Amino acid sequence: MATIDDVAKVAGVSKGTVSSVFSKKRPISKQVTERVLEVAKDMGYFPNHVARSLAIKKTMIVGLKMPISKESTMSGFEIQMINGVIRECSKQGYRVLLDSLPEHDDPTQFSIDPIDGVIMLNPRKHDPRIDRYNQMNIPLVLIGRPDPEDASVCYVDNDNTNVSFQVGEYLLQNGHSSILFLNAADDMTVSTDRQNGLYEAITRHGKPLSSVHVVNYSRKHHSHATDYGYSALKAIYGKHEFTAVITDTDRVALGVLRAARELGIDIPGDLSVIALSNDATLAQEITPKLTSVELSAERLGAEAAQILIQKMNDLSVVQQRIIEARLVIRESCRKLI
Amino acid sequence: MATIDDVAKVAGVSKGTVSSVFSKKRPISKQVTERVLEVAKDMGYFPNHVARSLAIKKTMIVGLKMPISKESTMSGFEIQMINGVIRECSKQGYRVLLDSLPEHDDPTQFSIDPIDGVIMLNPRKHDPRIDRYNQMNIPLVLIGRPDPEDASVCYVDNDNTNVSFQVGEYLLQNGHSSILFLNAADDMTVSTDRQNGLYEAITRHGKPLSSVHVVNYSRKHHSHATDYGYSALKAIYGKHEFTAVITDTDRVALGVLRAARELGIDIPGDLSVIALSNDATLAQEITPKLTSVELSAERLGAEAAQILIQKMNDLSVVQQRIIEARLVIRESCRKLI
DNA sequence: CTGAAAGCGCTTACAG
DNA sequence: CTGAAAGCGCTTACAG
Repeated sequence: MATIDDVAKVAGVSKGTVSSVFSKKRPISKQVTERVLEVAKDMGYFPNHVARSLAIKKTMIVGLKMPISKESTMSGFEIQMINGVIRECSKQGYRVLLDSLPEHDDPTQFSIDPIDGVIMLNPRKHDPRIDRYNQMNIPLVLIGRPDPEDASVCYVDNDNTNVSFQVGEYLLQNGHSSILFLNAADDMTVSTDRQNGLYEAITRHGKPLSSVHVVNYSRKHHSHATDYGYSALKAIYGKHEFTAVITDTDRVALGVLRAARELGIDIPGDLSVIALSNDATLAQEITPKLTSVELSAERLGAEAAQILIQKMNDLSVVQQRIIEARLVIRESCRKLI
Repeated sequence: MATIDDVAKVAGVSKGTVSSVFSKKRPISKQVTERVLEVAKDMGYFPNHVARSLAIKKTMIVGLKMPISKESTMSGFEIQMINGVIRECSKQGYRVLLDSLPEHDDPTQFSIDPIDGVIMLNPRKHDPRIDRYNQMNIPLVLIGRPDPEDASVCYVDNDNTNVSFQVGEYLLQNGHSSILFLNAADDMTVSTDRQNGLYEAITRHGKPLSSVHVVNYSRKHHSHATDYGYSALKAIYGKHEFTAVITDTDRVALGVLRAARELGIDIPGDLSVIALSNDATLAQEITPKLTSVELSAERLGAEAAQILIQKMNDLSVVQQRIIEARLVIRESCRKLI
């Protein structure tokens, strides 16, 4: 590959001039510009991004720290979020680096990514990576709330407690007083939030907490989301009594529906289903159409990117945004009263 | 951020030594190693990836050139492919840079990405980017066949012609002799391949090409895949006669199913549906379960990454792999004879 | 086992 | 409007 030096030499100018032609950071006469551009084209010269990054100390790349999942593939929620991140970053001229490399303990192996900032999905409780990014002085925005709460870290999140509170309210008002909750994995802050929200709704209605039977997703026991819904319902139905099931995602609901079909359970006749989900398209295409919560995953991603880009330009920026989620009533839930 | 120089100074060694402690490329005595590591930790030093990349002329990053789609979000096929790419790259220590920046005409704006190689999804006909990467000396692997054929470019692909040939055969053997084909957009090589395959099956059975009515997806007319299936069936049903419909993807089939429900068409009683698809999970959860083609999108992605990594280590590598696809018979198709 | 120094390919004050 | 030179933070022969 031709370098800026080669071009400068052939065009008979200094490399500062070649640099300026490409960066347009200082004016270069029309003649020189044209000559340089022509030579560059002839030689197949393209500015080297890495060298440029080193010189200006910016890469124009945003890192996206994915949850560490070796086997499982991305969920619909994650995908939409990523779409949002990509869209916003592209719009502002940033590239996106997917960081899905496993965590290393060896400090020797821990090299800093070539990024100007990072968006981290689904932080865990007391996530050590938050401190590490701070220490490295890399602007960080979380998608999902930090736990414990920390007023200095940027994040966007749904109000998950409120989401499940609303769902609980809705079910209780419709006469469902025993509920199966197929929640997410228990090491995620979102799981706790949701469980609390649901409990709150139940308590308000003067029902015992035992009205809800909570199950958590486990990577060990379930190969994927749909399988989770399918095998959980099959395992539990008959053992516990419930008239409604709340699922982690629409995919889980899909599994529940299949198990119900096989068990001869009519939905929503015998059992109501609500998905804490996101994929509006899918929910609408399923029969019966799925009553579900619209989480606006794509907006979460886009707004996280927005905040991050702001913060990269002004380190003092701190923003914490709650994206509204809303319950969309469709056909998979019925009134008992 | 502390630099290698700072650490060297404080630890009282040369920066070459610090470098060696981290890269392990030459042996450093235990005492020195420990001292350097301790100082580094105290100072919060992490090797700068960009500077390192410039020095060794490698970034350990693989670029993933996405199709240029401003509005639409990634399809299930793309997502699985990306999953495959990420998985394989992670395994081999590579990061993945999503390149979804719009193409620029301005040569001045065209900077080379900080990548060691690139995987490009869905090349278009006579795709100019192929030459450009060659010119830049960046190893390239396509997912999808180059058109025109070029023995020097690496790619992985399904045998799309054969896939639709098989689907055509299957339908014809089951007595379907008029078919609606909701194909992909017409500027993609895959569309042409599929159409040819289907035509071949029809010709072999001595039927006229008019037995199949081909529609192409259009970004203008359809907001997304499901909508495409939905509105296409609604628009065409009754105007043309057909007993079976082949859809581009499972999402399109979902739209067809919804339209059918609204039109009072029983599937597969009145109309058979086959999806040229990928998402096995989804296909199995839909009622009726979808007869579909398993394209192994994830494998496509993983093998593309594998080939690319080989090629990055040995530029002379040229591989063209066809990933087998197979028709999975489920419930959405019936025999007419 | 360790150090001094050149080099990777850019950018950017500084000077004219 | 343009050039010369230092600097970005690493790696790597070369020498000892």
